[in-house]
Amino acid sequence: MQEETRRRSQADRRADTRAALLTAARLLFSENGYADTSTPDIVKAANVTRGALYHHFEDKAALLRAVVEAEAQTVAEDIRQTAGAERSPLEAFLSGAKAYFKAMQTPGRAQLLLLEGPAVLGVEVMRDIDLKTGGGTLTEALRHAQAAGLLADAPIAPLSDLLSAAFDRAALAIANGEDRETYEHATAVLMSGLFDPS
Amino acid sequence: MQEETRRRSQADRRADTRAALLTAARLLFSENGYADTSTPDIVKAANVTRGALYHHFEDKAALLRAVVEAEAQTVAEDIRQTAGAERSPLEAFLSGAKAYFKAMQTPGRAQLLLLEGPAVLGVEVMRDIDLKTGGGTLTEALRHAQAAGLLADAPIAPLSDLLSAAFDRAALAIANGEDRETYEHATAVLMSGLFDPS
DNA sequence: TTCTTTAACATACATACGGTATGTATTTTA
DNA sequence: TAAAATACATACCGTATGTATGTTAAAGAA
Repeated sequence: MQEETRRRSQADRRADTRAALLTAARLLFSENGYADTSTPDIVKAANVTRGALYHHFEDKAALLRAVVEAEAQTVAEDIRQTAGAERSPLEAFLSGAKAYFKAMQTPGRAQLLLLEGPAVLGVEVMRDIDLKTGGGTLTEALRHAQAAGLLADAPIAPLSDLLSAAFDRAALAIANGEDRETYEHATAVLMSGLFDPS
Repeated sequence: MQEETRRRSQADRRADTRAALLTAARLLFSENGYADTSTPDIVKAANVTRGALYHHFEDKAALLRAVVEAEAQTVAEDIRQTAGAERSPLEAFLSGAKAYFKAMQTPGRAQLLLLEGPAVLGVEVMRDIDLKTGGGTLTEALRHAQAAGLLADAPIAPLSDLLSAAFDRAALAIANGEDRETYEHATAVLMSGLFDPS
């Protein structure tokens, strides 16, 4: 009777420990924050050693980055799935915002993507991640609306920046227990002003 | 011939070392970030010992909090000084925003108030500090405008939250070298939509 | 099949940091 | 002038991160 743990491929072994590390890190980082989570804590939860962690990731920050990238990837996919054929650009925006808010309600997600990530990795790295995963969806949509003459005549890039900041704040507020419809409404008011054909 | 450092009052001595610590910490925290600034670094720059630091502040975070509170105080005063009698609520808003952006251009200030502070102290603590220093200026102004029937009929609190997020992002972008007028314009577009009498 | 190499860890170690406990000199108060 | 309080200074402890080295098992070469 052989031990069943024998003869596992290196690739499988590697994938397993890596997944265990990511899962444990995701939980601890989001619950206790990056600074208050030690690498001993993480490896204990993942049932591996610190040697394994530093074999897979250059340092603690690289582990957070991997967690954040996975999370951003999931958010992007969630939103893409919700994308339907909307009537007006404004409706498309509001439905996109709602999808974003919903996706960000997954426990720990707002904490990781909106607080720990920017704080530890920096806003530049977070922007790179957003571009890789989301692909600048918001900017694209704005450009589309403006081309249709439905949006105030202003530079897209900074406007997109400001709006995404507002969306992030709304998502965070909702994730922290604030009333969802209230913030969705406020978002709608803010957006509809922009799309007003005045 | 007596040493000139003798016979200094305790209050003077206390104020001096406290000021030295705050100055050194402000510089290092804003330049290298909270996590990458050690207490040995700080006391070296301030020419005091770690004993002095822990005599004046409960821990490293309390030192950051003191730095951030002083900074927020200065910003609030700067903005109050710029407050003139504007014609319309919208103009008052835009002039207030410009004053805010200008005040946030002091080197290191955006880093401290918009990045390190929220990351280390948490958003709740930062909100408390804002209320103590700024006094909820934005919310007040919104309420005033709405009472005058000039603002879309929406709950003030969440709208104020979203707008302040957008303002913060603009201030940060400008502080990081983005073009000032571009972001001021984008801010104006966003605001004017809200104030549109549609 | 066997030998060699390499990948995936595991262990041990060096360094540094944050916070506390304790000691000391100077000022203030009684 | 003696006692007490203040403002530090020094010493120390536990823990963290990252690295260097050792070990085991899988994969490729002979």
